[in-house]
Amino acid sequence: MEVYTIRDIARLAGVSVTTVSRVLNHRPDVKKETRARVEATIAKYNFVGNENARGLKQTDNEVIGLIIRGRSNPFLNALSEAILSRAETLPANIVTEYIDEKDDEFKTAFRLMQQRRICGLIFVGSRIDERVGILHGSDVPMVFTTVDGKNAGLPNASSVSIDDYALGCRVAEDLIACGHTRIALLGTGRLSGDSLSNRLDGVLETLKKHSIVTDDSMFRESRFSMKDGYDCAYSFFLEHPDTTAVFAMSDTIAIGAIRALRDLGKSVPDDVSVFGFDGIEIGRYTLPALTTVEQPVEEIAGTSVDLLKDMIENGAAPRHVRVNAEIIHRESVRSIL
Amino acid sequence: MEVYTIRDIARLAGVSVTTVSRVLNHRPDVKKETRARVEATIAKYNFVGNENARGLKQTDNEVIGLIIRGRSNPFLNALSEAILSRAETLPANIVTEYIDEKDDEFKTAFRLMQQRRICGLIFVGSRIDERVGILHGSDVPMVFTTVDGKNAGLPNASSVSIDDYALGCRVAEDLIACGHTRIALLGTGRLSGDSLSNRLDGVLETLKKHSIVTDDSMFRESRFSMKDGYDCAYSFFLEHPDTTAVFAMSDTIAIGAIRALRDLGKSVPDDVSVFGFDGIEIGRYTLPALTTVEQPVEEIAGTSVDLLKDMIENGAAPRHVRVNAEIIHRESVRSIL
DNA sequence: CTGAAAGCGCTTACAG
DNA sequence: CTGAAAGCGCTTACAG
Repeated sequence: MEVYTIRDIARLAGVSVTTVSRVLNHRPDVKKETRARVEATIAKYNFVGNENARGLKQTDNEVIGLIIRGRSNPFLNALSEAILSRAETLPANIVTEYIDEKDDEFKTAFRLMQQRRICGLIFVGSRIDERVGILHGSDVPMVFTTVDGKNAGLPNASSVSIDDYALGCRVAEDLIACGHTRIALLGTGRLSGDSLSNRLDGVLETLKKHSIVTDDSMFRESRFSMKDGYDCAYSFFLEHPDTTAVFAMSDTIAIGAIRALRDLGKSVPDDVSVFGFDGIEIGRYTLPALTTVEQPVEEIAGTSVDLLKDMIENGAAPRHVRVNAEIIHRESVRSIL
Repeated sequence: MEVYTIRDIARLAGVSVTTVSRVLNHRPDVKKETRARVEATIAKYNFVGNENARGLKQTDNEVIGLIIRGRSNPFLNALSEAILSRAETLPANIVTEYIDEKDDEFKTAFRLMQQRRICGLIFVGSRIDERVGILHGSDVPMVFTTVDGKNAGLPNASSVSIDDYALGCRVAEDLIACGHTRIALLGTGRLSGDSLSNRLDGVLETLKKHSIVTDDSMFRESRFSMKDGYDCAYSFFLEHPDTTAVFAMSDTIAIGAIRALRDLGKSVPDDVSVFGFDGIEIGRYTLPALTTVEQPVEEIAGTSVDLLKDMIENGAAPRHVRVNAEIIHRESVRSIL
């Protein structure tokens, strides 16, 4: 398979390399007939420009980095997919970096900025903490999804997120309204002041407000996976068999927990209610279907891409956008009143 | 944030650009002290080479393309993840292209070959058919995963796959041994002679061998998603309520089907048995847990990477490797004898 | 063991 | 509307 260069095309079309480049980049200043001839040649030889050479050009490089932390997380997968699909309208190329939950997304961002001349960056599954320091001094526009980047200290970072604290409150209100007072908390969020800990704080403070004391023993640190949800729920219910509800900080944890309960001879929701979070697709199909908080994936994706586009193309100031999430009542939570 | 070039580093370390390049590429011919000095400078300024410039170099370019067709497919996601993780040992960079199930992976491959100078290619979720023609004449080593590439007509393509036909037979034997004779077939595979149609053929011919007539009405074309599995199963059971078993050609279809059956007032496996395929993680956690064919994801990934590496580095001839898959008996299938 | 120079395939002022 | 030339940041013969 012959790989043609712009020079080949120029020769074959009987024009200069400059002219081919102009056609390739849809510049207006090419005579109609010339353009047609060049386009025909490009089509004939299936010519596709070398991106490496293109990326080496002086000025603006139209590559956007998408860094996804948490490979096998269905929620982040769905979000990434939506972002990718929204980003198709952009003139830029997207470079996707999938990294493990234990990897440092900011180091990856740093590397990406140097490796390719990136004009924008989107983070999926990032947790903002002191590690972000490595990006100080960068002027590449970026947007954080599902976390509030207001306090990241990055003057060129936007963010799109739900109000995790408020949603945490609403979940707790819901569970309390159903008569639950012994509620297990499965997830993570004890540490920093990010969206995950806000989510947990919302739950915790609401319980407190209703005089439901929840000590540390009701919280189990769980990674956001089915396996961890299973393990945590299993060991938790061995110790606290009289618990009537679980707040799983992700749907994956919820799915693992439901299976663990079944293996312990308990039925959901008859014996125990399980409240999920995120609203991943599978939650509609499981038995029982998941009661959960549905993050507006399409809206987060669309807003993120728009924000980034606006920053890149118009030099817009970063913004921190809040979007609405809905509680979806399905089958995994019931009232015990 | 300053972005340094190799020239900056050369100047700062008091050596030539050539020497920095040598250090960067771990060439042996650099004096120990010089190397140390250059390395220190690189570390000090967090220098990372520009990949675009690197990719533009004359000879071998160490970039491998990974083309994944079928974005939200959990099985392909797991496989891709495993490949990515195995590929970390390689000196090459990986460029991942996620494309939709309706997109043409071979056009993507073609573009990738031109865009970046790729030295190898791995396909995930590809179906080999006449579209592969666009790659004729390419001499880039490639490997197909989960499909048998023997008949692709590509002299530089390896493949790693299970014996779909044999597994299809075993699934059918299993179902028949459980007393099922009215078996719905949900999936795809009527057309070409690829792994999916082999899978279906295995089932079909085994049924025939046992004198179980299965006409077209028992087959429903379903995309490999929970939603399609749901819709197909729902409409199917409305028409054929006396069916006692389903062979879902993927676990996602199985999960959708189980939910559809529930919504029709049928229980799995009490009323209907559902046999899945692929062995995705969630199948362990669903209620009922999925009886399925488990594809050896790690082995497929490892073998694929090894094969590609061997072709790239040693010019090894392509091979078509068959790996073993296991039937996992869990809860979704029961004997009705 | 080290460096000067050519060149990878593009884009972009600059000149016409 | 078109083209010749410089240059992006690397690597790689080549020379020493």
